[in-house]
Amino acid sequence: MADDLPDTSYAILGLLTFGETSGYDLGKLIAESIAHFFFKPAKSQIYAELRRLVAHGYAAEREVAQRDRPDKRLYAITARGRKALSSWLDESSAGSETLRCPVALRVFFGGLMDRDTLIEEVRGHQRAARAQLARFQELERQIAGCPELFFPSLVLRRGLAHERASIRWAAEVLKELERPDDGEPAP
Amino acid sequence: MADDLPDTSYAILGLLTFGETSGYDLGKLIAESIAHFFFKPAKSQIYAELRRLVAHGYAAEREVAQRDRPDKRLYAITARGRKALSSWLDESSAGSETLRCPVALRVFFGGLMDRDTLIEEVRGHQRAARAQLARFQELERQIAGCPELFFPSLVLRRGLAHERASIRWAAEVLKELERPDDGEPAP
DNA sequence: CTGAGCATGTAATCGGTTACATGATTCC
DNA sequence: GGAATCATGTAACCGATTACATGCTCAG
Repeated sequence: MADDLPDTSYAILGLLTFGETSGYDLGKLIAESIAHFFFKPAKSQIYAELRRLVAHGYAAEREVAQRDRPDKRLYAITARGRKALSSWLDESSAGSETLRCPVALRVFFGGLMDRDTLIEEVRGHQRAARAQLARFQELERQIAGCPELFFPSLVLRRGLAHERASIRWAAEVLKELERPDDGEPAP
Repeated sequence: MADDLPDTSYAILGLLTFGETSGYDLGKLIAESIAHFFFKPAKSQIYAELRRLVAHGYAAEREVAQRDRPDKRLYAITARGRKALSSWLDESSAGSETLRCPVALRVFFGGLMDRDTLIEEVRGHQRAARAQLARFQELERQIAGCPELFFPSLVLRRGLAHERASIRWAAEVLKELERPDDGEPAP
């Protein structure tokens, strides 16, 4: 029933259910919501997707003149858009999850690398994961007890779980890499 | 120093360090190794990447006639390829990790969905993660005590950690979704 | 005066997917 | 007879990134 658009389009359409916005503001909203577990499109793509949603009749465009700053275009979801969104939500039995972890690629080829360089890479990964975990925890505090963010908060927990798993994995790897006797067991 | 090719190209170049192979066999090797934590290219892309590696002088192509089955082309990494690979491994400080989780997208918009449909989606996700975990555990048993697979085994642990985190998260979400009093607390 | 924020887009390119095309062998 | 495995690729398309282009306001 729903047109076959990429998930990204429906994600943006879904965000429009939170209210009328501009492409610019959508960019910021995405950066602090679905970017963490799905995808962060370039702004040029956001503008393009919005035009496409309008072309499909899923969103309505409205131009708003502003004094003292550039004019903006506001986008609102239409009735057709709501229908398309909800049939997409029902129909689609999840394309499978994708994890793309460049550090793992280096670890995989770790035998070809300088040991210390590899260790530094893994440490960097761990630092990044810790920082992200801290940001998520801060977010969690902010939205705690905020009933309208019930579903987003469930997704936030996924982020927390993921970062914790990354940190623990990095620790395991570092433990293995830092002892001098790795590779083959003693003869 | 290393040419600016996508990570996928260097991943394939790295796999060539394991020995001369055909595009076809590379496809199978990828499916059971880097596909799990990085990316699984379509076979058409594999063939294209191999041609590109040859064009850059990173791999050498050799055609082999076969009786009773189609001829094949074998690719081997060259000295230039090894140099490029190792400088890529050293230089590049990891483009950041990407997680694309379509189920999370549904949970995020869970308020727009039928509750039971959402629960089924999450259960499906959990089932898939359990199945993947079992496959990884089987793999772990197979490669245990196999010293030349030391680095791959480290990466395998990442997969295990990730699947376990997914399973636990799904359980948390199901717990929240299955009790009738979610959303706002009692007035 | 500089840089950040507001606000929108175009053009070119590239990474990656899908569909199509071919054809032999072997196993059930 | 049909499906799976071996083996390679082309062409078309689409999703996504990058670079480029513009211009005003406000805070430091």
